[in-house]
Amino acid sequence: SSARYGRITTEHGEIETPIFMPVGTAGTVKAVHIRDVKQDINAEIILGNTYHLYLRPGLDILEQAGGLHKFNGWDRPILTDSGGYQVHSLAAMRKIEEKGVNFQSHIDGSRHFYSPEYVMDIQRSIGADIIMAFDECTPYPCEYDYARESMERTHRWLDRSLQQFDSTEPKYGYSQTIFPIVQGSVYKDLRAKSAEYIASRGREGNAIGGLSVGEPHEMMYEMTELVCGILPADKPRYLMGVGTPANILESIALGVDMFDCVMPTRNGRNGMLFTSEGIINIKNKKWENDFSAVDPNGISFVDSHYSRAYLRHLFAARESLGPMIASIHNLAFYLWLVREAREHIKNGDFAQWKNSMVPKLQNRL
RNA sequence: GGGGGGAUACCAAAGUGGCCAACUGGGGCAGACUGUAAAUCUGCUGGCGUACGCCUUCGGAGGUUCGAAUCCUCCUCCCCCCA
Repeated sequence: SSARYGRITTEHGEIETPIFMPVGTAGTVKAVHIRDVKQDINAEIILGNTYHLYLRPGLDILEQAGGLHKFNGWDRPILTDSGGYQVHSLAAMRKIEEKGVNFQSHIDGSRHFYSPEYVMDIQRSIGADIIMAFDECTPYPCEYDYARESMERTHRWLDRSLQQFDSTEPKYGYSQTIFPIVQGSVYKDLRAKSAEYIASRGREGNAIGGLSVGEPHEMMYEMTELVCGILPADKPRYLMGVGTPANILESIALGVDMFDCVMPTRNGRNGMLFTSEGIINIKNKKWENDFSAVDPNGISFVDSHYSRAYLRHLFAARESLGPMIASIHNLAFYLWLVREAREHIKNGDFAQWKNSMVPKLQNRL
C-alpha cells in the first residue's frame, strides 16, 4: 500500500491527510449550518467554487465582506475549484478557445469570459487558502486526439495561471497557494506526460482531475496509480471529485491524500445514507417502523439522536430537516472514515483494514 | 315537497360508441446521483406472466349494438338550488 499520513499547513489551520473536503459550491455546504460543519462533522477544510461565487454574490460583495471566510463564517481552510469542472458540466453553454472559455450563466444566460489569468484574480478575491489552476475537465468517453489537445491546452493554461498567481498578491493578509491539475483522460501516455509536466512546476500540492466522470472504476484506479507514481511523494495529492467511500479508501491505498465529492451532500439530500455497514436508502418502506438509531456506529449527534423511522418520515413528508440530517450524517461519516484511515496508516495496518471495509461499504442495507 | 347535477383505479380528475387497462396530477413503490445548472431526475403503480399475451374493471342490475366507461331502463348513494 502507498497510503501515507501527512499534514498541510495553512494560515487558517493545519489539515491532516488523508482528508475529505465537504463541497460548499456556493459558499455553503448545502443544507448544513456552519456550526455543524465545524463541530459535529468537524471538517478541516471545505470547498468553494469560483464559477458559482463569481456569478453570485459576485466579486464586489465578496471583497466588501473581506473574503469568503468572513462572508460565510468559516474560519478554517477553504479550497476553491477554478471553474474547470463547469467547463465540463456546462458543456452546452460554453465555448473553449486558446485564450479561455466563453460561458453562459446557468442562472440568467448572461455571457462571461474566463481566462486562466482572470480565474486567478477571482480566486484572489474569494480568498481561498488553496486555489486551483484553470483546466478543462474532459468528458468520458473522450477521443485520444481531443484528450491530447485538451491536456496540452490545460498545460499552457497552467503556466498562464502560475504566472498570474505569482505576479499578484493575496487580498486579505494571509497567504494562498495554487495546485496544478493533471489531465489526460484515460490514456496512460497522456496521464504520464501530464503528471510529469505538473510535477515539474514544483508547486506545494498537485491535483488529479478528469476522473470519476463516468469511466469504469478500474480505469480510474489505474490512472490514479500511474499518476501518483509520478507526482512528488513529499507533496499532497488531491484526487478531484472522488468519490464513494470505497473509492476513497482504494485511492488512499494508491497514494492520494485529499478528496472532495458532492456525493455525501447531494445523495444525502436525496435520501441515501453511507454507513460503515453499507448504504441505506432511508426512503425505502423497510425503515418505516425501524426505531433504531440512524447509525448505531455513527459518532455525530444526528446518528444517535434520531431514528431511522423518524428520518424516513421526514423524507416522506418532504420536511427540510430530512436532507439536513442526512447531509450531516454522511459528512460526519466521510470524515470519520478518513480519520480511521489515518489511524490505520499510522498503525501500519491500513491495507488490511481497507480490505475488510470496502465490501461492507458497498452493501445495500 | 319541487328542480337540477353527479357517481371512473389509493385520492383527485379527463374520457361521452371501437385508437381504453383507461390522459393528467397527487399519493405510493423502486432506482439514479462522484472537482453541485440537482432538497433533483427517472421508472413502475388492476391481476397473472420475463415477454407476445391472457383475465377482470369505470356505483348496482338488466338491455341496445358486431362492439359500451360512453346509448336506453330501473335501482342505490352523493351534492346543489327553490320551498
